[in-house]
Amino acid sequence: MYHDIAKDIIKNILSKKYEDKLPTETALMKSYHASRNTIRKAIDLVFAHGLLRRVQGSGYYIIERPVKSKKVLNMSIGFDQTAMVDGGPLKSKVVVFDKIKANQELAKQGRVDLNSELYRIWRLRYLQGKLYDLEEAYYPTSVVPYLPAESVEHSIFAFIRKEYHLKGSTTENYIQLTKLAKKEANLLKVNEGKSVLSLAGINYLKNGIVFNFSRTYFVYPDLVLYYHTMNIDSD
Amino acid sequence: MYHDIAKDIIKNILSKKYEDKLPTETALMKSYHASRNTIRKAIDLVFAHGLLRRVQGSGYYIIERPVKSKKVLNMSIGFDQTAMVDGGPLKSKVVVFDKIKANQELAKQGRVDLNSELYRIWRLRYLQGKLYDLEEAYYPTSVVPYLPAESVEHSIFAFIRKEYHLKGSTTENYIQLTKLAKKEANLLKVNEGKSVLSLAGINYLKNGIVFNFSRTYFVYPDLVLYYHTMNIDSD
DNA sequence: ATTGATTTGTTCGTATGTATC
DNA sequence: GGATACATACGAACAAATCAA
Repeated sequence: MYHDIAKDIIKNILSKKYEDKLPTETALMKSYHASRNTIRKAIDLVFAHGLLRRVQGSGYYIIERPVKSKKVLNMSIGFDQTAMVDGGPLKSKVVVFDKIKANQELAKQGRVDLNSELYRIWRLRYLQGKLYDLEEAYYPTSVVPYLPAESVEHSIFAFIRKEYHLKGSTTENYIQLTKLAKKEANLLKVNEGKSVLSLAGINYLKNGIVFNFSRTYFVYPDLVLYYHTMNIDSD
Repeated sequence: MYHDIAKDIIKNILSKKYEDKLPTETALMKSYHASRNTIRKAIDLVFAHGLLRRVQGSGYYIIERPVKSKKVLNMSIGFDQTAMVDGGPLKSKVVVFDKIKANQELAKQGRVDLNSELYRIWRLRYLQGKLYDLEEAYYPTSVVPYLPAESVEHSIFAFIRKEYHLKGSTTENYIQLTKLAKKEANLLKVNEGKSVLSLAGINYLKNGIVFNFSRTYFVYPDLVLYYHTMNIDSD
């Protein structure tokens, strides 16, 4: 229930339903018919998604993303929603879609068994017609036995959630500077060896099983990745 | 109080006091003499720092950072602790330490007023003798009126916390690929125009005031930035 | 400058649900 | 099926910071 409240609040923030702060906790309690603890758990989630600054005695302030000229990708927001970039949804073009066996490298990358079967989906993605990234995604068939070609064109996560009732829980993310190999460079139509930002992600179900892992190469100019941390104060 | 518990648990994790999982909630309740809610709040914090995977009915599993060959920097952990890199503490060499007035660019970068006074501290940092990064940090003197030269050599955050009792709360972080300007390239002894990972951070106090902002250029080879997100499941 | 009301932060207790073992 | 362990939700009380009269 607090998940739904959080989701609704996030929706309201993104569609600018609130001026600059959230309503007070008491107001939220009334509008969602929930206890204070539940409201606060929901707000914790929204906060963890990097959308709020909280000030005791004052309120919850919405963090307005600055940086006009540049595209900002909020990494604190859930992995399944990274497709929601500022300038609108990403359009994708599937370049590889098949089943393979995990080799040593993939097994290590995705924490899966060697030779286990994987769906492989590589997609070029575009933002407002401009090439944005190349996403190399893998899904163990032990968890996702069937993936229709249609779903691959759109949101694979949405399909999986709907069809298999698999709820994602956490994602480990690794960002690094990568020199593009020939294959990736060709697909992205840039020079081999060019340095780009890449993001490797591993998605775990609530029970700790990997249901997806991927590597994404970003080529969109001046892209900025945003995230949000909280510090532990003591003494 | 749950902050302290969280801090202690994190310390235990990093010093490998727990095999692969945390003790159960009941066990933690006993050892810290706290209620279940308090323990869970502490665990929420540890979790947010990217150190745990939680499995209902089973337990809290410690995420073992893989990747042996590469240096992994955990960005989910608080900003003041990013200096705690795997291979030991960073040693820093101060290259600039003075007071300046915020120009347009800095004011925008740090969300501070134009012409407001700032401490400026630039440091080259080394990991095991090898150049790691260049950190360009700024502290508004309105918040931090005095910064002794000694503190700048070590942990500035520790000094500030001790001296001014300022507790940090949240940090906004922005990662991007940057082409080095001449000044930075010279300090880092690399070619001008070279692309490196850079991290811009803005640190807010609990009351929403910026007490520090910085930009860090990483040059350590094959550095990997790690972070951790949780997804909102609904329906 | 003080007071009082508002608003968020922390902690406890309790009950019930759900996944794992 | 039973025990264990984590997840969700409500209620209540007090602390601490902010804000307005």
